[in-house]
Amino acid sequence: MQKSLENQAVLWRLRVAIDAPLAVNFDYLAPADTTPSDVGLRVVVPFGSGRRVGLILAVLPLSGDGTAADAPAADQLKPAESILRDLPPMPVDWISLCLFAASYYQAAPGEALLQAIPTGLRKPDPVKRRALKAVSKIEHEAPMQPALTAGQTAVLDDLLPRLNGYSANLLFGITGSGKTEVYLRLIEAVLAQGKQVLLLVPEINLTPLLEARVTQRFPHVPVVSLHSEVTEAARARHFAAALTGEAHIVIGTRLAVFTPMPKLGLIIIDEEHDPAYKQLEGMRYHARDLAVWRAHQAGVPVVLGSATPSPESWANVQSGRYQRLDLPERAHADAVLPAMTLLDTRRMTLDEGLSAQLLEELAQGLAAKEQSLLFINRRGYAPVLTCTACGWVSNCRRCAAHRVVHSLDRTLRCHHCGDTSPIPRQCPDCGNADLRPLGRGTQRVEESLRKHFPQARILRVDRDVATTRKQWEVLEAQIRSQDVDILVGTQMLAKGHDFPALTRVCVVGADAGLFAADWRAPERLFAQLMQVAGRAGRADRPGRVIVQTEHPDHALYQCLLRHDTPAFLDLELTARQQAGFPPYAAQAIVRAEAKQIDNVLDFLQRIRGLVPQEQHPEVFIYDPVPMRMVRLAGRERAQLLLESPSRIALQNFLNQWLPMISAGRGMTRGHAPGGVRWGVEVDPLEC
DNA sequence: AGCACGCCGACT
DNA sequence: GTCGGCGTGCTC
Repeated sequence: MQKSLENQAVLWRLRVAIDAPLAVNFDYLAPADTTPSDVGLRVVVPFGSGRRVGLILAVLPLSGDGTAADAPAADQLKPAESILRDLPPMPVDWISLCLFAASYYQAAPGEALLQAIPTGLRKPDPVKRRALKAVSKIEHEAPMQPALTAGQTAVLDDLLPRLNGYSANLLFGITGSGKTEVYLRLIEAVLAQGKQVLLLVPEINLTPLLEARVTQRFPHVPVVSLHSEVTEAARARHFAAALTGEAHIVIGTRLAVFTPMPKLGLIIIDEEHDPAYKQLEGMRYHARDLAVWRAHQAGVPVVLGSATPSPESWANVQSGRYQRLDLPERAHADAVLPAMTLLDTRRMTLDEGLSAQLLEELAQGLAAKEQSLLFINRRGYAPVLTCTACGWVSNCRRCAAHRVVHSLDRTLRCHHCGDTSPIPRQCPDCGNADLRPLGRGTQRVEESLRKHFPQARILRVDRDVATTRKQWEVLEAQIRSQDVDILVGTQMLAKGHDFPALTRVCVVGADAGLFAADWRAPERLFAQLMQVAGRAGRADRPGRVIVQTEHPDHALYQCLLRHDTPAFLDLELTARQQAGFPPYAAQAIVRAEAKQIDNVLDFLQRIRGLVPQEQHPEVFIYDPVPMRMVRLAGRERAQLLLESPSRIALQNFLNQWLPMISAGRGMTRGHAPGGVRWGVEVDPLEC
């Protein structure tokens, strides 16, 4: 064949990363049009029985010197099919970011590189690709810039002169202190330099507010968004626009930290403490941590904004790695902090979990025609159904959890695996008809409030009534138009927008977060309470926050009373230091599951002994233990926790140990005898 | 991860 | 007699 004779002009081999959990890259004969500057381009290659899109990591001489000893000989290589030239190559710093993520989080290089590329750009035969441009621009006049507060001015005076180099900055400002305005001024300055801005947000579906403010402020600037609600096709277009430099602002959730941006000038991470920045599937990365690494590598500033910073970031301020910038006052001069009250319920008789004082508070709100919010972070009617005669409880068949009573459709539902069935008329074990719901969730509180305040307009907001963004927008409009007197809701309401008429926030059931098995529960509770408290009171009307508790002396509540976030964070860090928890130790965790817990524990015990303890004195491996929720969706789970005072020592150990567990195979995930599936997570948020 | 090959159970 | 279970091994 004439064609293949021509192709013998190939001079190069392509080293290609493939989207598979394999530690190695694959070499191919380069097509005739290959040049050494094709590194970073996508390439269609034959792989196994099929075809894949891979990424060119290196263009090497076909045989000889530069090639690693274990690389296949030239005559063993298959020819690559074609190099895709519809986009510019991925920048080298983008490749470094992905490879760093892969090595740090113990994933395969190909896995990290290709998960960062939208699936639309990973198909060997693209469905007729529309011109990869078209960044939507809404042309309107830029609004007047609001005057800056003294605090905002001070922060900007500090930051603006430092835009041309790396610095990590924790922007610590209470709700309503005007962090967004600071972001906007920084963005403006970076855009003026002709550079791109990456703005990360935790979950865009409930916080489109920030995106709206950015597009409004910069009506003539191409802005692009990247998150799960953006369609596949649009995601590919937006990604391409960032890569070509056409998009000047990229707004996105955690996955957007991997957006290629050749002219990156600034990274902003809003609500940096939010656990949504942690990816929990595939490569389990933390977008905030990667963003800081990326900023460092790119030599640009990173701004981490929060009213309740993560203890990790707080520790980085204390060690001098991050610079702390405070926004101390509320942006509206007349707005005051809400008055916090703790309601000690130890000596009180409660009606459906609600104290008389709390009901009185809601009655006052009604009388004043102001909105109130009752916050209870538990959905459903009651967390469990029990039999009064024999002690039967509504356990899930597939999980180590109770099934929750839902009153609307009269079902028992497992919140972990989704298993649902009608509420039984009588006890499945003894036939007794007296079944009793224990505890309470939003539905039960809503029901009891309707009894107490039959004339009030009560609206419940939780994931059961606001499943989609559309549904939420309808509810939100209802709240804002003041068609609602009392809101009952979960943390869903804590985020969201401003509700101007809302003056009272009542919290019930918060104590559960104080003594939870998860030692990060208190910090999440504190952030949640601060956030929900921030909903109360606006410009002219002062807010009131009432927290029902049986532990009014608890340090967390005492800090909350004083709006003293720094004190709370200092306490948390002291406790962590004493316990030897992160960030004063590095952790990794191996989780495994199978049908039988014994197989899982055996597997973990075996891999634990793979390297004798005396060979890794700096890394301590705990005993394998069943997970807190042993059974999930019919599979039994256990875990192995690894801890080290040194992050490097832990990394070195993992690099030696993981390949031993299953040589040559996938690193992050694997299979073992007995139907065991396992995976590693570095810097776990739950353990 | 896919996917192929490969050797042991209950069904048309 | 076959469809199919998932164990093991490979992908330049």
